[in-house]
Amino acid sequence: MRESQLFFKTQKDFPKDEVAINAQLLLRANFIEKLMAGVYSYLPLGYRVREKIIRIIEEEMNALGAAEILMPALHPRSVWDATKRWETMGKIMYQFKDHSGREVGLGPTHEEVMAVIGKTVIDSYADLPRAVYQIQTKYRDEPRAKSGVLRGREFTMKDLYSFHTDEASLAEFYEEAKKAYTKVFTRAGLKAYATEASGGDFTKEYSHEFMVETNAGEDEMMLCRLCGFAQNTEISKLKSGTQCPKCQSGVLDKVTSVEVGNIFKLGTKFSEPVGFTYKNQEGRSMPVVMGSYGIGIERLLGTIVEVHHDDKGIVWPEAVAPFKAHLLRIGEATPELQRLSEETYHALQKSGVEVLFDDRERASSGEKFFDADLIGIPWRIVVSEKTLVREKVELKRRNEQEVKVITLNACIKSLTL
RNA sequence: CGGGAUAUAGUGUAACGGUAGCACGAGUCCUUUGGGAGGAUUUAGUCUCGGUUCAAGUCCGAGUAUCCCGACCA
Repeated sequence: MRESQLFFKTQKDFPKDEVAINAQLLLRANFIEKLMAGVYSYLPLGYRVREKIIRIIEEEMNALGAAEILMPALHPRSVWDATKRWETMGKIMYQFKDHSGREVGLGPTHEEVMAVIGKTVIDSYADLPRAVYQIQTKYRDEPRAKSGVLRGREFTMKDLYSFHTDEASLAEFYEEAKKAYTKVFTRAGLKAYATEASGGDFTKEYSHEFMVETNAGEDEMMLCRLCGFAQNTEISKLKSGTQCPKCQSGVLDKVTSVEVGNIFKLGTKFSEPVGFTYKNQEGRSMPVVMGSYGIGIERLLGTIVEVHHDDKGIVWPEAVAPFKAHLLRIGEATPELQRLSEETYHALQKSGVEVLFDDRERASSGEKFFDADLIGIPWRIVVSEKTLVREKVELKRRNEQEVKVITLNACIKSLTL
């Protein structure tokens, strides 16, 4: 991709109002654009990161045996009346009437719709267990959108639902889902702790929140730095003291964190009210036992920025970076330098390296370096008069100081290892 | 939804109640080209409504928006 043709523009100044680092950096580097509080557009760079995250999630969900579907964002009131949540979710749900007076709402979550769909697919114990997920836009009339992209009014959620004959089957899947979640976050460059939490609205049983330690967070968890055991602060209050209940030798520290995902055992809470049942082997109708598992895509993206940045800009983990390499043509674009930069660009592309080529004629070298640091692509390749005379290129990692002057072939080799 | 703060050009900032200025950006021309280049020139602004006043960006009231702290969520 040529930077001269990409639809974005970095900003020299920090946005005045924003305090959250993810908002400052993502807005300044123009990954995103704010339309209103908690509602953002994703420009090419942000879009690419978002897509990378989604691909990782899809891979791990598919590996779990879940199939991807897509449910609507617009729901009729009737679906929500079955569980009485039209009323109880009223505060946070965008609800309105269409032109013919029908009451409709934008989905803040999809348990009800899911159960309705489930009814058409699942009839018998032979149809179970099953798992489906979607990556879809949620709408929540948050009383307070905040922290940039961390809490939005419109955001994308991966929501996975599992269906079982009994609690044992659910528990088994739940553990697999927990592992898959850990994989997702690890691949996205985050250390997420599966903390025990109360089930909240959904279930009396415990649930797990996936917490990432960062000051930008709005949650707290109790963390043992020795063994990595983590616990929700509420649960921690009820149970143990400050000693780690797992390794017995560590101490639980209270740390600020962001909840990037959570998993719930729903049981029959949503299946019973809508009559979502299956026939067991004796031919009796039984409510389907459900689990639900969520990840906030943009929150995850924002959290990555909160964790991976320095004073110059973002430092993307390679797996979610908008591009793998950032090629900068530095100095006057003489025919010779043009030749070397184009050659480098094409060679990288041919080798399958995702590369952003800063071929801008009018940007100064300083501007290109600053932008490259701000955008945070993992590998920086520089071609200039200096490298031209030796027929080489410079290779530098965003998170390291060392600059290597090497041949184009050697450069490609280190990028395609 | 309670509490606090802020609102001036695309962005960031000035202006005693009395001529809305500066920097960046953007446009044109020239010179530049290894860490946000220099000169010339052009461009664009007081959140909305009401009030006080000879006069309001500035004072008062209401509204709206944004950010922050709480309560709630991925």
